Amino acid sequence: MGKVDFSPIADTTRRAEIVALLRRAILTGQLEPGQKLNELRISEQMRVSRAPLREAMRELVQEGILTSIPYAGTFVIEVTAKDIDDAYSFNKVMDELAIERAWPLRDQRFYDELDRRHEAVKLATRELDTTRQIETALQLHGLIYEWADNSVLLETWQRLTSRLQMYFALHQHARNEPVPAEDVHETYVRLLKGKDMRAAQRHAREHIDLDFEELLSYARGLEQRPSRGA
Amino acid sequence: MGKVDFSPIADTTRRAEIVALLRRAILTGQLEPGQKLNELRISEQMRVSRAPLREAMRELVQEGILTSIPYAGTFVIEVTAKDIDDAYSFNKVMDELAIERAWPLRDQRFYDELDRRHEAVKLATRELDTTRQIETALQLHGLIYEWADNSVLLETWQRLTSRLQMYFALHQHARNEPVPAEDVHETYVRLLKGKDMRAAQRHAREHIDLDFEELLSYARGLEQRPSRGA
DNA sequence: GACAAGCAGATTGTCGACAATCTAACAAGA
DNA sequence: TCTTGTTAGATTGTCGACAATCTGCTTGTC
Repeated sequence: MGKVDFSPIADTTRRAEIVALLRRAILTGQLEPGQKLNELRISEQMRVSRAPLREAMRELVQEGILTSIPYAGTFVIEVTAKDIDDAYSFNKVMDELAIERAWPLRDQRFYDELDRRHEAVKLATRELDTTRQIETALQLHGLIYEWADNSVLLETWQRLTSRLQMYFALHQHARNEPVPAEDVHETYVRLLKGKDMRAAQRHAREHIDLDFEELLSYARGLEQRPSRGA
Repeated sequence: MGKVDFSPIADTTRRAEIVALLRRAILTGQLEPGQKLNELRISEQMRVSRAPLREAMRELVQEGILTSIPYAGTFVIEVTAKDIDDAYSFNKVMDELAIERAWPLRDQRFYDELDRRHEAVKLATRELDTTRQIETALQLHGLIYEWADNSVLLETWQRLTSRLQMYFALHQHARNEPVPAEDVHETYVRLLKGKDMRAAQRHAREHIDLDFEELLSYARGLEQRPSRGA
């Protein structure tokens, strides 16, 4: 028999597709923080009944990017400076852990995948596709979590990723200028291939801090302004 | 005007109550790992239509204690030794982080709350209410997370708690013997009130390891046996 | 007896309609 | 003018029925 390993076939429920659509809309900033999601309107736009839409919304509420108030509505989460601070502060510690766990498990497949994802970021950067750039950068970053061989750690990272992506998208959207062309991940990738684990951890921490300061100042600005309604 | 601060009134949707009911059933082991949840049967038992039940199930799927396969059904998650290992290994690192963050924020209210929750555990222990004992012990443990002033850290803990509670319940259910009468949390509470942070962290780590070994051996046993169907 | 096709029953996914609740505007009274 | 009661409209929550899919059994063929 052939040694083909088939990937699982796609979810064929409307619910799953709705989740993907909504998540994308939120993470790319098409749906703004605080905005209310009108069930009837969205279900009509998607040509879907409210049942699967509502189920999809429940999932995203649990995922942490929507929030629901009974009989009032479901809203995109607000973003405060403290939320961003909390997420990044937490992320830094998780990163150290992930690097520590993944470190002894690095192999050729790891290095190959590292390069592959690095290339994906560079491609998105060249094409000036900011959304894709954020997405690929997070995927590059997530490799250490996938390699750390801890399901809970990985799951926690994936949850956090949603919000990080949203924060970055907001940021990009706000400053609205072309993305830095230079390759900021060069050092990160090189250190992950090297022999000094502490150095890799240190860089991950400092590298994150870099973008972080910019994001924070943006978020602080946000808090002055009133939130947008429906 | 009076200075009463009213707490938010309870969720009055069926969905919220169903979530609570199902979660309780799972975390106490009434619903066993791998077991299928028949929507029609459950909705009839609860005198509720399938719509809110299904929405509740989506929430619990995202919470990580149910798993769903399209057109096949929704099941209580299986518990493997690695799952437990991952959860505890992750929990240990999180504990150190939480203690570190909460440490400088300890105040009288913290100590009072610590005592209050400690008392709750002791009460449940005296009354031989194993379910409540697990619940209160986790709440005692969770105080450092609530005090760490990081929303992401707290949220991650709360998610993890569900599964920890499930693991413990399974364990208790399996060995089926009266709970240890002595107070295993005495030292933990004392150290959290003291001045040596490192000692508190060390104890948290070692204390967890204690129960952990027992749980693991139980989980390894589970894996031999076939999973129960519906 | 082994195997594939097809059928029946059960279960999940989706739909459209109704009930419960909220919001905002307006009117009435102190 | 401020507060309170009322009402209409819109929106969310829930329901019962139908469609799509899966599973296991039966049947027929070799």
